[in-house]
This record gives sequence, structure tokens and C-alpha cells, in this order.
Amino acid sequence: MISTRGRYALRVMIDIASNQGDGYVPMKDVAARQGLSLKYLEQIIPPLTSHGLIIGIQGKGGGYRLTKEPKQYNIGEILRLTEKDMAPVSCLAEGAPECERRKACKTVKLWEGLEKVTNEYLDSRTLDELL
Amino acid sequence: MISTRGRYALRVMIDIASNQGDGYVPMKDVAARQGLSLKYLEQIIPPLTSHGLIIGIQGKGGGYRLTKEPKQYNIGEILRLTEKDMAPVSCLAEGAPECERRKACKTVKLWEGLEKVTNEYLDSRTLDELL
DNA sequence: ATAATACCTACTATACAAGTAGGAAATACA
DNA sequence: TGTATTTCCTACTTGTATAGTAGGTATTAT
Repeated sequence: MISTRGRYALRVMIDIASNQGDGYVPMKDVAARQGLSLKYLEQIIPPLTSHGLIIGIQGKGGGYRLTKEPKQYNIGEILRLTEKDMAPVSCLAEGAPECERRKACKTVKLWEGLEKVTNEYLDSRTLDELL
Repeated sequence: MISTRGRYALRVMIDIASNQGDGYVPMKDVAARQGLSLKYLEQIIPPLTSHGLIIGIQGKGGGYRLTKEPKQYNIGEILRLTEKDMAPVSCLAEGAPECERRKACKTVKLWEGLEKVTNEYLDSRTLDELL
């Protein structure tokens, strides 16, 4: 299940896209418009800047703006960066302890297939479709 | 994310299918073979019997067996019965409080689409594929 | 200087997942 | 009739993750 981290990140991206004009959008304004906690958003956003999806400028007059056109963002990348884990089952999660039943496991291919179809769906959707 | 409830239910179904022969399979044996807690499985299984996917016979010599051919079970039905919730986001969960932002929500269609592709995938897979 | 912003890290409350536990009811068989 | 074996039912426990709160520091425009 997608948590608030990914869902809020998406709403932030939509909000920035809708409000950036030719300047920078303060996260305080995003939080107010979206009815979300600024302090919580500040914890969620960093991966988006460090991976270059948005740029953040400090200081008065600063804020965030997109680095690409909305149609160039796919939803999957936004969620994978901000969600802790996107695996459909814990044994496929990053850093999960190797399952001792892995070799004999009759279900792992099913879960890999599920992961594939969800990623394909999310990667096929773009930010501009949500504006 | 699919929890142990759904994953274990699937393993139970596979185990019963593989071991029922022309008799009944005690859950104690399933638990032993699968390395799972009998008491926990006893909590997970009831929806499968009450919805007629398997039949349970009490008493000595009792146990469980399938009511259909393995190819007639799709994975989606097994998971939807045993998982608490299969919605990709909490606002689409059964019994979730109506979201006040629902009308203006720009993302709900995305999540509905995600739910659709996962259900279509899981409903297209059958139990006999896992044997 | 001051105000406004991003950036960083530690802490907290609550809910839920994953079990444990202790039986009662039903059935086969000696 | 009684005993073993099974499903069935419900309450309780424990650890962990989610969803925040909190308190700052660094940077920049005016």
C-alpha cells in the first residue's frame, strides 16, 4: 500500500507544477494549500532534490521548482524515490534478508510479476496527466 | 504490500492441492511442512471455508480439501479473502472515511487505475500455475 | 540586521501486523 | 463410552513502522 510519503510527494509535485510560474514555490505555501504539515513534507522531499527532480533554493525568495516539463516525469520515479519500499512483498524489498525458502518458493515469480505490472503502470503515467 | 496473511493463505492452498489426494489434509501437517504457526493459520483460513474455496471437516481424520480444480482458482480471490485490504491507498480501502478532498483530488484516478491493473494481473493467474 | 527559506536530525504516539494462548465443538475409532 | 484428533472461535501480547512533532542550522534577499 502506498503510504502518505508517496502520496504527499505527488501532491507536492502537482502543486509546484501548478504554481511555479517563472519563480520558486516555498514549501510553506504548498503545505498550506494542500493542508499538510510543513515539517513532515520537509522530511519527504529531500530525495526529489538530491536526484534532480526538483531544485531547491534557500533563503528569502527561495523555494522549489521543477527541472523538467511535467510530461517528462513519470509517477513511478516519484514514488520509488519517496516511498520507503515499493516491493509488493517484504521478501522482495531492498535489504531484505535472503529467504532460505527462496529456491523452493513457488510464489516468488508471482510476486515478481506483480511488481512488474505495477511498475509498468506507474512508469507509463506522467505528472502532466495529473494537472 | 501483501502481508503474511495472503502469502500464507496461498502457501496453504498450494500445500492442500499438493497433498489432498482423495482425503483431507490436516492444517497441523500443512503448518509443519510450511514451517508456519498452526494457531496463526487457523485465524487466516476461515474466510476460505466460509466462501466455499475449501471445505473443512472437524474431528479425527478431518482436515481440508479443495472444492474445485486448481486451475479454477484465481490468485486474486484467495488474496482478497484473506488480506485485510487490497487497496493500493488507504482512501480506497473498504470502510475508509470519505475523503473531503475527493472531488478535487487529482490523484484518485491514478490509484483506481493501479488497483485495476493489480487486480487484473492477480485474477489472471491461477493456483495450478503455482504447483 | 532581519526575515524567510531550505536543510538536518532526534524524538513520540498510535495503530497494525504477526503471532501466542486457551479453550469449545465436532467426529472417528477403540 | 471415552479418548484422540481435528476444526473453529475469541481474547490477548509484542514488536515495528507510519505519521507525524520538535528544535534547531545554513543560506540568501532586502
